[in-house]
Amino acid sequence: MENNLRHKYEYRAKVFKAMGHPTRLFILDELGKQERCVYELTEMVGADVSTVSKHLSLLKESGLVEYDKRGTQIFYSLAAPCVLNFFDCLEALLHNQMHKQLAWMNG
Amino acid sequence: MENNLRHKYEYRAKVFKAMGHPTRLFILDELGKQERCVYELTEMVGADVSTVSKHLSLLKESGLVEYDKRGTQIFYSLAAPCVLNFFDCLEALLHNQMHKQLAWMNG
DNA sequence: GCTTTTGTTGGCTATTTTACCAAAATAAAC
DNA sequence: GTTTATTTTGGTAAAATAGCCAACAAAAGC
Repeated sequence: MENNLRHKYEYRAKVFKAMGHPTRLFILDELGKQERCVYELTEMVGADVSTVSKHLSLLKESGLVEYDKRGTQIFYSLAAPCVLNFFDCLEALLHNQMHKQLAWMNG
Repeated sequence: MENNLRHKYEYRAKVFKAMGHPTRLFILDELGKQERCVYELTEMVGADVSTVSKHLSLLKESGLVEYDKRGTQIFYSLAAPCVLNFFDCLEALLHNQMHKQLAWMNG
């Protein structure tokens, strides 16, 4: 693979890697509904604040979320709402997999 | 996060994690054009066969690709062509980011 | 049967990721 | 100015990931 192409895919992979964690997917899903501050997300996730903060930092770096500082709180929101379409496609994929598995189980 | 929800997101995350690597993204892109055997992909990627094989194994486990054994060769193909839409969406996202960065640089 | 081609698996090391705690930063409230 | 609430950063240990080599497996050809 040539160098130029490699860079292209590294850049893309960064975004997918950011989505490759249950907690971060949950956060993206929630931010798809409405913006949320770190504290709220922390309560929903049920992990340490520092952990959630780092997850958000990663999402921010990948360009998937944006933030808005208001007072002591920082509100995060979805920068690319199209990621929600990803989820729909994924749902179909998983459904398809399950279907195949059932077919296999039933001979 | 309740247990049921956690499982849902772990399952999803597995797929995104599978896409979170430059080599695997490249492979998915190529399989989007046509099916390929491991040997071909290995040449294109330029890594050890065992490495490519493991990447393919991961993609297979996530449900993104399927395979068909013919003779000594194993041909892999894209199981969920909708992932190609992901790439388009991503392209838009990255473009948007670049735009913002330029705007920032130019004041 | 033996060799060749094509893929997978196991072993190993280096790197990355994750999650928690503690400590520091920042803005508001008193 | 000192506390309070919110968030980020640094440190650290455990777990996961990635890549190569060597060894093994399976099908095809001689």
